[in-house]
Amino acid sequence: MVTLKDIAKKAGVSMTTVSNVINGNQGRVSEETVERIKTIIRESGYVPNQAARSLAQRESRIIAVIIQAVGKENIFRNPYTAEYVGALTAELYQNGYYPLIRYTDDYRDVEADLRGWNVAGAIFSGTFPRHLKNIKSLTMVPTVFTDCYFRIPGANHVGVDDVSGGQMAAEYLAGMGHRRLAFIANSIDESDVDQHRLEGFREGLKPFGVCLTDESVLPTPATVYDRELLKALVEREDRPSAIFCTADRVAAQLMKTLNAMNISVPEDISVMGFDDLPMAEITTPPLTTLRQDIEQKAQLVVEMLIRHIRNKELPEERTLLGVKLVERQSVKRLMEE
Amino acid sequence: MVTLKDIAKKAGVSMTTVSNVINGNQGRVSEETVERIKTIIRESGYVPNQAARSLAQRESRIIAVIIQAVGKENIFRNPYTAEYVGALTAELYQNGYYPLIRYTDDYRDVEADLRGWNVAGAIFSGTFPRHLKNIKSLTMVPTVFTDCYFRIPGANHVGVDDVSGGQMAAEYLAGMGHRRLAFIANSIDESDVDQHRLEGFREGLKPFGVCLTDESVLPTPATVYDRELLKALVEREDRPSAIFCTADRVAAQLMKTLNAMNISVPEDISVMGFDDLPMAEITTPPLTTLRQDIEQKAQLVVEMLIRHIRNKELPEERTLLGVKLVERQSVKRLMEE
DNA sequence: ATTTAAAGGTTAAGCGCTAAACTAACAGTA
DNA sequence: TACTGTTAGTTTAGCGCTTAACCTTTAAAT
Repeated sequence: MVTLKDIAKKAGVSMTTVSNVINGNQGRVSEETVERIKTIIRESGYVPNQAARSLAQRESRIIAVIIQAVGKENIFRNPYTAEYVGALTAELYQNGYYPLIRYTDDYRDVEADLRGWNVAGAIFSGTFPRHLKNIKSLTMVPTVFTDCYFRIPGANHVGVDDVSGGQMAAEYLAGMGHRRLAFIANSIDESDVDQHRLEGFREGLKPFGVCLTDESVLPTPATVYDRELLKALVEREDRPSAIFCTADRVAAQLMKTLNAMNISVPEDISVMGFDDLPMAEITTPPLTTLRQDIEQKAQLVVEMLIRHIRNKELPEERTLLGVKLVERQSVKRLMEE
Repeated sequence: MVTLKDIAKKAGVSMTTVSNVINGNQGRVSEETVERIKTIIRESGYVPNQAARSLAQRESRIIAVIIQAVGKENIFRNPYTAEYVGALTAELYQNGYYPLIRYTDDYRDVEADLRGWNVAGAIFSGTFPRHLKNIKSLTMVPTVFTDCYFRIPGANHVGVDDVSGGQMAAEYLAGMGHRRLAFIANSIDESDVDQHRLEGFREGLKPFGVCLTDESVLPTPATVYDRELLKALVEREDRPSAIFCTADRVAAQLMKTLNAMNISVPEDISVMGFDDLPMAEITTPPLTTLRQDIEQKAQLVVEMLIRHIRNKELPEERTLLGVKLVERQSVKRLMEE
């Protein structure tokens, strides 16, 4: 195994000089020496030892990616999480960082990981507000929270504009003539993202004089998996003509169950989703949904994080990305009555 | 930041003793001392520094998870990869290891990562045989290859029984009366998994006196995305009555495109997939497919890897897992003519 | 009474790298 | 001439942990 020491010996210089070449410390080494050392490194197949580097610098090239787990479900069975983490991974590698992917339900061991690995920074995804107190101590390194709204002093934030997303859904559905609406959340008691989407949805309905009743706001997707529960929703007196789900996955499952109950989408009931994942195109009918640009979000998150790693004095930042309506065939235009 | 030295001082013992307690070196420390030190560790919130540990041991607690990338596509947009890596991640954490998730198209920088991080082992997924020569040097640590068939001396292997999977598909479709069949691969020129599925498919058709023509074996999913190409397949003289795809994702896309062309599944054409991912349930019609147990596979892979990390002298192992037919509604029974 | 072994430690070297502090040679300048 | 600054390095002291080798004390075996 070839080390920095070996390179230094072969080049007839000190280890510091080699280190400076590797880390691109300009002005400390002559052009000529740089070239000579680089050649030797290349020819000998030298690879710096990350552990030694982390130890000496008190900071590794690792970024913790911390994902809110929900129960025992495989984290990447949620296609949004999968796609987002895939994009983050690519973005991190492109910037010379390594992702440490960590999922957690209770944030108990997360601090130990962050400290143990001397991570350079952390990205949180979808963290539930109720864990806030366990998380505060986790922001000892530059941090970007995503897909959550609570504020931690010094922590940065990237999200999508969920309020206006909800509003767009409301305006679109109401604009198509729908007046009896329902809202199915992913996990509204836990996720403040869902709460913002609902807020926007209600806001958007107001100009149309439409109010959501309490029974029309379902806090979890349990209903879409259970025919009895779903029956209760769609066979009521004031049954909804359109249902807005805060995730494509929930919308897809809803359409599946409705279909199994011989309720046609969009003929009998219209359905809208959120995210515009690839699955939205293969459902029957293709799903009308609100698109968020996951690649763009990942890029923004990584850029922001690296900026804050390089300059620890930077004031905290908050950014919301827009969403776009993608019209497919799961919403029907109602005739004026 | 509290270090092992601090703990030693507080406990009035040497660093070695604390280290022995942490690493569970039995017989070197008295029960009493163990308890005392453990208490101090707990109360002080001490977390061992992984970099220092890796450096001293010349081996980290990191396992490289190396995924075959296909073009520039987000690796986790492939739901199989997502689910598999999610399961591996969970399994690794449960065993005290950390996954380093790496995707690559050309395996160029992979060796540098393995060496740089002193990984304890590596798991490869879906590696294309043409990269074999670049990969040989990567097996300097205990390694498990998954979803590929080529042999590298000393490397372990876990996969699903693709030949019998293909055979089961053939027997099922033929048993349902289908005689004109087509096969759509994920990437048959690259993946030896696809080749085995095709081999099994052909083998399974033999007893029925059915042969696949060259035009009925499509090497990539390009056809399922392109209406013109698909038209050429399904409007031929000997057009297939059933199509077997080597991935659910391809099958789902195929059904979508057929649907858009007003060709009904399974009335006009039957479709089968492979994997049984969650998406197989939400397609219309629900997809008949071959189930592989991804959680079980991940568990087996991690167990095998850890066994080989603990005992480097172990002879190489190879295991194939079975698949199971999951009958849904995408295959129609043909009347005998 | 002497030897041996086990139990329960300690000491010290070193893993591979970085970074602060230092040095030597030289050029420009007041 | 003496001073200052720049360039291109070197020296040295760690970072936090593990591990091989060594050292006592006590108890059992001869």
